[in-house]
Amino acid sequence: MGVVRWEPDSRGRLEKAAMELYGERGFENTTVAEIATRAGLTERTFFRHYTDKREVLFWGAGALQELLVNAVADAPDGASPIDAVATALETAGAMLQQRHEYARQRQAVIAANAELRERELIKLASLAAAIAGTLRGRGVKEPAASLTAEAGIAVFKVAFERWVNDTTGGDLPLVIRGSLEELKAVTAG
Amino acid sequence: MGVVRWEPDSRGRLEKAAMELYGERGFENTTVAEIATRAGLTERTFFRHYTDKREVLFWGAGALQELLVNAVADAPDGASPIDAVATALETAGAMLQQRHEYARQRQAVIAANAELRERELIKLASLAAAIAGTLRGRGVKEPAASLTAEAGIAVFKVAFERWVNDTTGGDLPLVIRGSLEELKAVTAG
DNA sequence: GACCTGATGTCAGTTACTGCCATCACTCTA
DNA sequence: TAGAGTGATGGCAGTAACTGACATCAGGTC
Repeated sequence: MGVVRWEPDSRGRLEKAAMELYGERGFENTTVAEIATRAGLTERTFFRHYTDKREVLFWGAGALQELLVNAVADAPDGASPIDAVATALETAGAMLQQRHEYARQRQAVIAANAELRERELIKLASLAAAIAGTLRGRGVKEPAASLTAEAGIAVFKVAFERWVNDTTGGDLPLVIRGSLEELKAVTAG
Repeated sequence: MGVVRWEPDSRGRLEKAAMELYGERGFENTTVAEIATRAGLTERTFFRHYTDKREVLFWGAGALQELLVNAVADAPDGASPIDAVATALETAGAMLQQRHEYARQRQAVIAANAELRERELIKLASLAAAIAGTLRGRGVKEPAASLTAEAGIAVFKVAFERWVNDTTGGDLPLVIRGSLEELKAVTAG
């Protein structure tokens, strides 16, 4: 028969259903069973695709991390660590730039729930650790590598928050660059 | 009768029991019922004192936050934001300094479990938000306030991690000051 | 055509967490 | 001094997140 056994892209359907339900009635008032049903699947299958109820919103984090790490690794040899990181962040920013509305909705869902914020923070910490590792691979010593990475993530956090709440959808790489300059000004004591 | 109805300090007993069990067999392999039993209480009572299984390790965070906020608020008018934060962090560091061994054990438990690391990160984020708010109260504008606070927390994270894994128990305020200097060097592009 | 594989379903079980009601030493008040 | 709170606890039932074990079955392989 031409009838396929399963609809394709279970992961994507689960993610879409989760975003909708979290947005409509909030993370806490949504059960995994409801998400699975809306996606035409069962609860058990949800947990085969995502390790937990939160992870469904963070599938893209891996790709972002890879992008960032590669961008840092590919920075010219002469670049200072902070500039290597800043340029990488701007590259990632350009990526997110293209889906402002989606980013906005997603961030609203995350901001509304402490558990989701926790998950976001550990993803950012993982990003920082990966960047620090890449910097060490470029010969940067500790604690400079970790501090540069953490500073970069701090800049990104502040810039992203400003950008995502800006309805005019300003230029994210520009906001990132501006935040870095501000950090430099603020630490130049 | 002189016999008291309940032993005093349920909270402290629960915290002690939790630290022991998390340390012995890990966070995941410990049930709340076991913690409560070791403390001579019931599971239900555990959840009256702590909102969840993780929070039992983070009771002190509130006091630390208050200490930091007050220290920032009390900084002399002339102090630059970054110096106000740095001095506050050193004060907090002096506090932790006194319980190096406890801090070490606690950090080992937290580092061994992702859920506990998440909780730690959100406590640090809350710290950063509180510091940023205090800086704004001192007239610092955004995004300088948030960036200064985030940079301060980054410095603290890196310094604390170095100090806590240093068996010689070096001077934490000194490590903090050194990390800040390193951050300044690294951002001075 | 028998066999394997991979994505799914079914089901039972554990455990974190919550709401509701009961208990009872101690305290306050009429 | 009796009786009415109060506050910390226990008991118990219920929800929902997550896990392990086993079954199913379309499609590809040899």
